[in-house]
Amino acid sequence: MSTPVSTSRTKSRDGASRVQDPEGTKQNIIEVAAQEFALNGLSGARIDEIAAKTRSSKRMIYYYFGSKEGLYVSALENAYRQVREGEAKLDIEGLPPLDALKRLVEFTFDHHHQHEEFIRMVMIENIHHGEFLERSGVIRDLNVTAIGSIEAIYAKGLADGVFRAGLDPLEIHWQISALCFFNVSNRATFSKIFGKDVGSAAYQESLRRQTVEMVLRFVVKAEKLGGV
Amino acid sequence: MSTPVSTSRTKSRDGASRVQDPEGTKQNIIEVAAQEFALNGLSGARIDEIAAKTRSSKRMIYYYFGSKEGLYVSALENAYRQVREGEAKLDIEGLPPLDALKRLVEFTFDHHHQHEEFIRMVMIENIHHGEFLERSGVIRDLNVTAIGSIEAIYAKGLADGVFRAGLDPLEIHWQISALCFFNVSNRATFSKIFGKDVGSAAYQESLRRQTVEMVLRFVVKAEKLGGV
DNA sequence: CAAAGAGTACGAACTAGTTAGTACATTTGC
DNA sequence: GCAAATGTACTAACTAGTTCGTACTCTTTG
Repeated sequence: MSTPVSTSRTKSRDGASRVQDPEGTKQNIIEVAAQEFALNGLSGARIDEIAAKTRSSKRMIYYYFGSKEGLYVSALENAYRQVREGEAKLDIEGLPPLDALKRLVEFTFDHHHQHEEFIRMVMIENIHHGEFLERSGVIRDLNVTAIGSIEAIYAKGLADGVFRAGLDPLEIHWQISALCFFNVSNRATFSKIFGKDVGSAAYQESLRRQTVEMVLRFVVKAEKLGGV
Repeated sequence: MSTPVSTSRTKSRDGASRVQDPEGTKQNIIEVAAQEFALNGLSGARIDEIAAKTRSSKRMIYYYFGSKEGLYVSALENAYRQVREGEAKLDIEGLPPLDALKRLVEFTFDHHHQHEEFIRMVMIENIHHGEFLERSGVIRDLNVTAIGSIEAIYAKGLADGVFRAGLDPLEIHWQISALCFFNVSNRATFSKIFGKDVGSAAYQESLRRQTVEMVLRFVVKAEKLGGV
């Protein structure tokens, strides 16, 4: 805002210095847009406001994204892509199922906690009944990955005899998501209604532990629940 | 919508017919506003649209509520009041703690399910970081009631030796809320990402059962978990 | 190898339509 | 008669989207 980039000179792949930088401009716009949409919603965000916070201009937003909704969809896709890339970092290969599940829940809890902007985008998208997610196309990529690790863990846990039978991996995923998502999405009203800062480090620590425990107690056979 | 009230003639308490009906007008405006805000958000809702769907006019909205935000706060308060009144119908006095908890979870699940408009209002309020809830005042009334029944149930369950010790009633409430709230709030994106209608009667039935089971398994001592 | 041409990237100012809020006059019920 | 309730018509500000013109980069051609 107060740092006028004297020239938007950047290095392209071949090393030639250039003033024009399409990819950089696009990315910059998307990042600013994501922030604004996450903060104010689709109708609440202002194109002029987004443009002002950009290194670029309103003209460029329409040049690259066509419309406000087009920009919103791009920002949404970008948010999902980022989060999915983050999820890929979770490494639970080779862990025994009980530990793997524990790590998965902890990871999801932390991951959601760290990506509030993404959570808010999903909230907003749900307010819009998911219509932009639907018309986007990135969704196709997401469904396989997200549910994959739980399916693997659950199958292994069943085979090892530590998990109880008859559960649906998708429902387990649903439960984990619910607990971790709500923790970020409803923090404001929850804190205000109960007059307690649910977002404080101490309370988050406690909620994290309880969340892990709740999932494990649900999935793991009672007699196998040792030092959880 | 297709039933045009020929005259806005309503009966007041004393039975006299009158054209003017301040309370009725106010309530009618609030109900329409709640619908519109829940559907489109604070910035997405249009005062002219709300006015058009009312039996009254835009003039009256400003006459009674002062501003768009004033109307929003009133609609929000009304939503909370309604839901709280609904919650009062839950009767678990005298039930053994395990059954009481089960009923409480089932009730919360169903209640959230049936009040999508309220859920959406809370989502929107969270997008706004709960600032309107804060500046409202109705909150004070809510905190005591909402957490009260869980506290009572948990204390009784502890005394009876069926619940495990060391849990925080507020956290139990948080978990139940998370599971029941998410079920309504994130149905759109969840369904679209996994290509499955999570809102279908069959799936809801299953989720309801799993939710109850999850909470009970978390709270109840392992050896007391008989035919849950 | 320089000049012309073509397509992409970008900026400033403008426009048409929308939207929250208001001024003023009028009706209604006591 | 009088205060509360209500209808009509307006406005000032905002906002998504556009127009027109320019600069930069790469390619083609003589």
